[in-house]
Amino acid sequence: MSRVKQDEKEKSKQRILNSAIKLFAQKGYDGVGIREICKDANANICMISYFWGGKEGLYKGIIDNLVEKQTQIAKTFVDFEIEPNALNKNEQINLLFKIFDNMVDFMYCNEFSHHIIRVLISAQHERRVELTSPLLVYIRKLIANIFNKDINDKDVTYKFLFLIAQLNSALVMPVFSLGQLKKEHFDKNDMKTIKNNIKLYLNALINEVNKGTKYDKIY
Amino acid sequence: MSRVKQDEKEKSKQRILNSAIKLFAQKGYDGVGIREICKDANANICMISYFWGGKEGLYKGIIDNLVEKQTQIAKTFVDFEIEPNALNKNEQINLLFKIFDNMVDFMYCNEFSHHIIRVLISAQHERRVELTSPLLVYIRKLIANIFNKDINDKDVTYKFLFLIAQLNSALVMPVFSLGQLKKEHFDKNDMKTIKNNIKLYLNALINEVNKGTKYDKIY
DNA sequence: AATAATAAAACAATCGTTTGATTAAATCAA
DNA sequence: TTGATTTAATCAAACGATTGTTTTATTATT
Repeated sequence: MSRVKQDEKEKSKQRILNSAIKLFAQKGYDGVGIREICKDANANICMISYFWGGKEGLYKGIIDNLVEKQTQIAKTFVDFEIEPNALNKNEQINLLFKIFDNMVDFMYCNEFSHHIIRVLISAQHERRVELTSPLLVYIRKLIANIFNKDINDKDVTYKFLFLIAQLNSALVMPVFSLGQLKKEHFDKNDMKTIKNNIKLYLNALINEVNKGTKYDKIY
Repeated sequence: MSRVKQDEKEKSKQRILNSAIKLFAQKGYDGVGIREICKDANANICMISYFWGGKEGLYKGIIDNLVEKQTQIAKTFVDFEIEPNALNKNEQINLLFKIFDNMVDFMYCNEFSHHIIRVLISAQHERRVELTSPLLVYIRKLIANIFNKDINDKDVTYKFLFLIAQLNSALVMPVFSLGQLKKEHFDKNDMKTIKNNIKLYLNALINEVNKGTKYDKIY
């Protein structure tokens, strides 16, 4: 077991990963070459084939890693084993919002992860990977239960995507450059606003659909 | 003035445009080569340089054309010369929704325009073109007026992007392939749902912000 | 005969990948 | 502990394929 070498290997592997995440996020998969990635990471281009078997393997590795991270975080407050219909409606609604609350946090857990997520949820042409996130599946189940629909119901898809779209608006914001808007990152106050907007929309949605029925306000 | 030749030229130019719009939408700018485009259009690769001076020129031409189209449509019911503050609040709110109502329609006016718009509003790495759509600028002005903010206020940006995100959810939908969701296009009923969601959100937003003040429900 | 649209071929540059050489650390015999 | 050998990480260079663009030739209309 070589220790020093192993460490060096891990270090340069991590450097490439960081550069790749950054550049894929900025320019898209086809927009970056492995030479640019390795130059940014101060590594030799052969290392990508050496570590991941190629450019595509590197990309898949990054996505898988992000989905896995998100799933692990979600597991600290969601039990995927418990089906949503085992919870009462108020619990379902609160859990749904808690998940989105957490997703906003996750998107900004590092400088570039939200770019990758943005690509994942919005860009068809980047879908080189099959996205089977347990968390996203669970969100669909929750929505189906809250609004008394079948999980395959088109309306569930609508509501799901509308909520995802709220996240997307947060993602879009830092990269949107319409006139006055600068490409700066957000502070905690901005995240609070995003969350409030999601909460507002969810409340409006729930009140609209369950007219007459009385539920607690979420949170 | 050659007539037959001129016509042939215009025909093949249009064929390339159609193929380019379709393929750029599907695979992104860097994801398609001009050979693929021209093969799909049944044209020679040199024609792209001949017509647009190159691949980038072709792309810019497509975007400009879409923005121009959208602006023309908007002009039929928005007078860009009239500043939003010349309208009363109810008129402002109704105009804002009417614009979004119309944008939903526009996104589905042809098979692929919504892909391009999606790219425009969400993908940073596709921003090869400066997006200065008069309509988008006018929407910002309207929001600023409705919520009594300066146009440069960050909150205006938030609300603007949240509304754009509603559109984005509509764009995301056909290309989202999470399990049960098929990649089919929407019918008129789906568009109605999108519009209702936007209306719902706008109402919730306006009510939330203008608590105590009484405004007509939009539409 | 002149002109303009299209086709085929060649252009240099870049793509992702692989090869063989080099370096340095780990291992083991002495 | 020392010195030789093995092993693994990294390097520069070259691979063939593909990129967008340009050039030259051909076709058909004016």
